[in-house]
Amino acid sequence: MSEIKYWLMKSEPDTYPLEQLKKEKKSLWDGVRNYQARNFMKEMNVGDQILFYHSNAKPPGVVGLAQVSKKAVPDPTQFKKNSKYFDPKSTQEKPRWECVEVKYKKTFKNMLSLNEVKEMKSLADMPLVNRSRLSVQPVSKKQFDIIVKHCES
DNA sequence: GCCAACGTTGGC
DNA sequence: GCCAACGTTGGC
Repeated sequence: MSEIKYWLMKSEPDTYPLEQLKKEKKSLWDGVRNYQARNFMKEMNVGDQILFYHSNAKPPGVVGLAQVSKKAVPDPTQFKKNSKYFDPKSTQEKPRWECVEVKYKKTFKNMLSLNEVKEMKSLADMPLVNRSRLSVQPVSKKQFDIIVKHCES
């Protein structure tokens, strides 16, 4: 099988905070409507590690860990007419959007704010810093380890 | 709430 | 295939 990969996924605390994933244990990561983000989710395998990031928060930053619990499946919200994620151009035969299921792992003792990420040279080339609008992005093992170490010590 | 950056849509 | 118009993201 393939190696474990590392990712960062964003969520707004007003919409879906980490605490809610903790309560629900698992959740479909639905509602992503960006092709690049979708393509990354299609690359994910069960067991891949996820940095959970709170965007539009005060302050924004990495707050915890999740992990992929199911490979990508068609996002059910794209077919629901009354959903804000409904996509009229998507069909059951040819769904446009997919999403993975993620499982709660932990909430960090110390979050790592975006400010701190920007200050750390070793994290300077993260998409988070220079591709700020990408909501699902790959993270190198090195970066992942640096962040986890910072947040747990 | 503002606005810069960026992605998508649709007319041509 | 270009590009203007428009919509969204997300930091501040």
